[in-house]
Amino acid sequence: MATFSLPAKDVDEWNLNPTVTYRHVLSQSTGVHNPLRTIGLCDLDCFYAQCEQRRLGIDPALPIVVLQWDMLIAVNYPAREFGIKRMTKLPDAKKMCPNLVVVHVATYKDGESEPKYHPDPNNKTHKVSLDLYRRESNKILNVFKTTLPTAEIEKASIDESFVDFTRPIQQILLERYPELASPPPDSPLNLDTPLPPPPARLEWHKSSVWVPVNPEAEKGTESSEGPQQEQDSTPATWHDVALSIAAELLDNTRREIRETLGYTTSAGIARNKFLAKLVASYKKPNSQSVLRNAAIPNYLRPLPFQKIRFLGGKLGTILAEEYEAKTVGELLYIDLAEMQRKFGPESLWVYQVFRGIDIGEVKEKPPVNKSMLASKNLPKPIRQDGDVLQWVRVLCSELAVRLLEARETGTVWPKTIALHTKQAGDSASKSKQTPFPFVRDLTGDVIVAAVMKLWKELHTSDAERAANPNVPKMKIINIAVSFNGVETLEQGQRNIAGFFGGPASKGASSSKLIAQEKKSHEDDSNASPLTYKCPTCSKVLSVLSVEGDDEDTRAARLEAVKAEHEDFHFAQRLSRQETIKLGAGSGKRRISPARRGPPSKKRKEPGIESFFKKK
DNA sequence: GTGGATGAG
DNA sequence: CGCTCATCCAC
Repeated sequence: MATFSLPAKDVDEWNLNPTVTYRHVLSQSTGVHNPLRTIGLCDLDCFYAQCEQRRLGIDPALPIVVLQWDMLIAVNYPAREFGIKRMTKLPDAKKMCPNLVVVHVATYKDGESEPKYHPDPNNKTHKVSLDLYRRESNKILNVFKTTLPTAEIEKASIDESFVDFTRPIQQILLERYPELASPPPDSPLNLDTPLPPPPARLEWHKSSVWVPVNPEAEKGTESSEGPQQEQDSTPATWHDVALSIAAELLDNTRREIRETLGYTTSAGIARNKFLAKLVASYKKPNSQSVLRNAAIPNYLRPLPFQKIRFLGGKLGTILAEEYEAKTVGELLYIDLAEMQRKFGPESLWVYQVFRGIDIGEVKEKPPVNKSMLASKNLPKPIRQDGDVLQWVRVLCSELAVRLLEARETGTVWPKTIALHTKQAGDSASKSKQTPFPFVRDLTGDVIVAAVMKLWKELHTSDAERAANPNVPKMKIINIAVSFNGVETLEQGQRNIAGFFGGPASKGASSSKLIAQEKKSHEDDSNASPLTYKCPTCSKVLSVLSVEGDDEDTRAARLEAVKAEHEDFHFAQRLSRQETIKLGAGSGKRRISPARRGPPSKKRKEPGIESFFKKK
C-alpha cells in the first residue's frame, strides 16, 4: 500500500493532533490557538451568472454566460459542459453551444441616473455596473448573519465569506456532551485537563465530501462508501467532531441561501482560513468539502503552491523560480532561516502555510468599504476638455447611486473625492483629490462639479494647449473617480452632519455653510453655549445654527443631541455586559476583553435617514 | 496627498 | 487575459 506516513516530528510541527482541554471548550479567549478552531469559506458558484439567471427567471439548467463587452466574465456550469471557459471568445462559445443564453452586464449611459440592461450597450458610450451583484452579495451576507448569529463572519469578496465556527461549536459541544462543562473534580490541572476521548462512533456529516487521509489507499473503493471506511480507520479527534458540527451548520446556511435566494454555493471547512479556502474548490459546484487535520499532509504535499491565496502572484513566481518547484511538497525541506534570508519577513507566513498553519483571523468587516471607485478604460480616448464631462457624469452618477445605497446601513460620508486619469503611452497615472462636498441633498451634479474642478487642476486647458505648442497632446485612455476614507459617522458626528445646511442651503458647499455659521455666532453675543462635553467620553457635542432658528430651538436641539449620545453610551454598556456574560467562566487568560465579543450593532436612528433624500 | 505595487477573480 | 475593483505603502 503506497500510503505516506509522516514522521512524528512533523506531526508535531504541523500540529496535527493537539491536545484539547476543557478550557478550549469553555473559553472564548483562546482565539487562533484554540485547537477546536474551525473555519468555513463559502463562495457562490459562478456568481454573476447565477445573479443574471435569477434576475431573468431562467431555468438554472440552461447554459448561460455573462458578458462584459465582448468578454465572458462568468460561465455557469451547464455552459461549461459545452467546453466554454472564461477566456472563450463569444463567437466560439456560440458555436460550441448554439442555445447559449448570453447576457451583458448592466451599464450606465450618460444622462441616466441608474444602470440599465440596455439591449445593445456600447463600450464607447456606456460604463459597466456591478450593482446587482453587490446587492445580491449583501443579501447573502445577511443570511449568514441570521443563520449563524454567534459565529464571526468576514465578507472576503463579492462572492466569498469566511465563517469562524468556533463559538457555535463550543455551544453545541456543551449541549451534546454536557460532561464537557467541567473537568472531573479531582483533576489537578483544572481547566487545563485534557478532554476524555471523543465519542467512539462519530457521525461524519453525510452530505459533505471528506477529503481522504490517504488518497492512494482510497483509489478503487472511492465510489461506494470509501470515504466513510477511510475516516473510520483514522480515529476521530475532538477537532473532527468540531468539523462535523461546522459541516452541519454550514449545510443549513447553504440550504437557506438556496431556498430563499436561489443561489448554489461551494464551501470548504478546515482548521484555518487558508485551508478552508483551498478545500472549497475540492468539489464544485453546489457542494461542501471538509479537510480533517489528519488529511492535511497528503492533501497539501502534491498541491501546486501557486494555487494558495497570496501565492498566486509575484511571490509564488519567485519561489517557483528559485527552487524550480511547483508543489508544496518540493519546498518542505527548505528551512525557515534560509527562506527568511532570501525572502524576508513574508517567509514565516509561507513556511507555516506550507505546513497547514495559518493564524489569520476571521474578522468582521465594517458594512461599507473604505473606498469606492468607478473607472472606465476608454476605447475612444479623451482628446479635449469637451470630451471629459460625459464620462465624469457617468462615473459620478454611478458613485452617487452606490453611496446612497451604502446609506441604507448608516450615515456614510467619504472624506475625499479624487479624479484619476491615465495618458496613452504613459504607464503612470495622475490623480488629484479634494475634500468631499459635504452637503445635505447629495446629487450626482454636486459631485460632478467637484470632479470638474479637479480636472482643471490636473490638465492644461484646451485654450492653453492651443496657445502653447510645447504642451503634449491629450490622449486620456483611462478615467476614474473615487471616494476615499468612506466612514459611517458616529453618534455625535451624525447629528452635526444632520444639521449641516438647512432647507435653504440646498446644493451649497460645506465651506460656504461654515462661513455662514461663523458669522451668525459673532452677531449673536448672547448666545447660550452650543456645546456640551460628555463626562463619560469627553467628546464635545455641538449643535450648529440653522438660518432663522432662535436660541431656544438651538438649546432644545442640544438637549436632543445629549439624550441621543447618552443612549449611545447606554447601548455600549449593554453590549459590554453581554461580552462579560459570555466570557464568564472562561478562565483567566483573557488578553484583550474588549476586542472579542459580539460585533457592536450600529444603532438605528429613525428620522435621520430622511435628511438624505433620494433622487 | 500622490502614485505605485500587488492581488483577486 | 482585459477589465474592474480594493488595499497597502513609500515618499
